[in-house]
Amino acid sequence: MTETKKRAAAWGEALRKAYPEARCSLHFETPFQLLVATILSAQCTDEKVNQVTPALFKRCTTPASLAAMAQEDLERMIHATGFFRNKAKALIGAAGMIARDFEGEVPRGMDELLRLPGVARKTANVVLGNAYGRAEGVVVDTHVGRLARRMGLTKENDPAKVEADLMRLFPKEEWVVLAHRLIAHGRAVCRAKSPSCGTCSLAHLCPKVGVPERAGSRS
DNA sequence: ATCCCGAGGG
DNA sequence: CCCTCTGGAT
Repeated sequence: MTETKKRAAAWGEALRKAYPEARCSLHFETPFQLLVATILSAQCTDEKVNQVTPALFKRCTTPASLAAMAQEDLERMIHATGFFRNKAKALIGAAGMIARDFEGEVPRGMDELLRLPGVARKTANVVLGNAYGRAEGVVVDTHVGRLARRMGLTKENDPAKVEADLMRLFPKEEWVVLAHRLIAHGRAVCRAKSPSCGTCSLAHLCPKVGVPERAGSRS
């Protein structure tokens, strides 16, 4: 086992103890609902998403019914989540494509999911891992990327490269829960701006504790 | 690299 | 006023 892989295993174990219950915090009951909620979650808190989705899911029970909505009406319903024009257009486009090309069912594979407007690897990984239980990759959002770098598990900045490193370092069965734990830790402790390194229960593993954010990062 | 975009915190 | 929040498309 490589040195980095050993450190990854140590992080995985520590995260499991610190966040045993970590899971998806978006509210959903079907794969389609999770897809919608995940598209809405871009640059927005999951809590805010959970405030707008109940009314939306009540009005649109199928992809076809969402695709048939007037974009203006949809924009009003999701306004609070930000980026509402882009998101409304993506949702209507994705719902229409699912209705027409996939017989009304959210596709179960990465390649198909990536054809949907507003869906890239992050969103596809969320749906595959959390709705279908068939992860093809690791969810890399702003939290996962930041923590993987701080933890010394990658030096990449490109989310796709971070994902490749994490896939190499962790067994497939841990990919879904790993992302949830990193996100939980990233929100509560290892925040972007002022991480609570002083009270962090994982600090003993961390190469960045006490190291100023930018010092020596460029050579 | 830049744009889309609201809401809440410091 | 600044920044950040489970991104994606151009």
